[in-house]
Amino acid sequence: MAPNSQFLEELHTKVIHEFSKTLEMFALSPGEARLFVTLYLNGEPMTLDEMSKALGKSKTAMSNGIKSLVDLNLVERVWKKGVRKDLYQADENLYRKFMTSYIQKWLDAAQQQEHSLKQIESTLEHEVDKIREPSEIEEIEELYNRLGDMIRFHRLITKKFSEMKPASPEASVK
Amino acid sequence: MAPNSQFLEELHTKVIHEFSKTLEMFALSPGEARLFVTLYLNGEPMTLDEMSKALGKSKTAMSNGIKSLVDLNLVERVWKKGVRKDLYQADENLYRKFMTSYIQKWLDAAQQQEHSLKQIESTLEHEVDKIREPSEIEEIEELYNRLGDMIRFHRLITKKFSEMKPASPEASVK
DNA sequence: AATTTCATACAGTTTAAACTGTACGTTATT
DNA sequence: AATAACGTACAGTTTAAACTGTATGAAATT
Repeated sequence: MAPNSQFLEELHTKVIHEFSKTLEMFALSPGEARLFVTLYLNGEPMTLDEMSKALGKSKTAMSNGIKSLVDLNLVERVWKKGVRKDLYQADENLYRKFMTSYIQKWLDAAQQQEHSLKQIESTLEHEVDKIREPSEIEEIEELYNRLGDMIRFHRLITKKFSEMKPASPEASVK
Repeated sequence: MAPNSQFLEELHTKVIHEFSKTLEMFALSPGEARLFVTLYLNGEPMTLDEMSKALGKSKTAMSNGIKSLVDLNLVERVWKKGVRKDLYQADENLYRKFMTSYIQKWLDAAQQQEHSLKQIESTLEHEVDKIREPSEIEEIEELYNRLGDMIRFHRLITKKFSEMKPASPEASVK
């Protein structure tokens, strides 16, 4: 299954290099991206040792990388009769997996951050009465307005990315 | 304009810290994100020296950071009568600016990468005839199919992000 | 039960990014 | 014209991430 001619070898490397760049835009590290592409091109599930050999990196690096990819739900651990080593396989459906994973990451982060900002906002609301200095009051108002803008910003992001979710799998029977 | 009480100072720092996390998701480095938020909270344009003082970083760091932000079209250099130093101001419209900038980055990258992959694809098409080894032919077919999938992937991304563009400014009169 | 094979935790190293301080050229002020 | 103030290029340093090799514990094989 591994490339067995100079020509194919080079092409393989080139594809890995190029496609990795795209996957890095989905917030994968270069290492994770290369690992995914290797698995994806290979089609068949691979062991840590095979990945290690294919990428010329240590087994530990593969173990760490795979852990990230599995956490992101982009790679699956599969079982094969008689094979003792762990086997991992890249999901075939690039678009659905990456979009879903990516959008979810955005939504989680936006929600978390919005919450943090709201907390600051409420602190501000509670503490503002204690302030007497007029110049400070004005400045607090300023900050308060900005906080409102930021929170609205998060709401818009959440809305936009929610709309972006791919149709659910059962909806797109083809 | 700078915070003048312990309480406000802390709150300011907290807001910068939290909101920066969100902006980092738009592919800003932590430094760039903090710089933008500082500018944004300040409202009034700032000089490099003021930013340097506000963030406790060197002037060179500010100069570099601002350069990135200006390139991303998130910060504008403004002119003020009688002020000799360069003045920079964060754009008010968070959502439009960040979305536009971010989507454009995606579209540019997706297009560039799709082109690279297509080039590899055509190399493959031209060279495949020279191959005689049956096992290699099969493998080339495999790689060819995957390449097609990847290219399709880029097209889908381009489509999705194009749809995501905020309405043009003149369209959203409010 | 002893041995081998595996994945991963851990400590140390390498590599790349962020940052600093000085030096330089340019523009404004005297 | 000379001096001062400014932004940034550059070289060196610090810091954080990625990676390696060994050690360890768990699971399978003998």
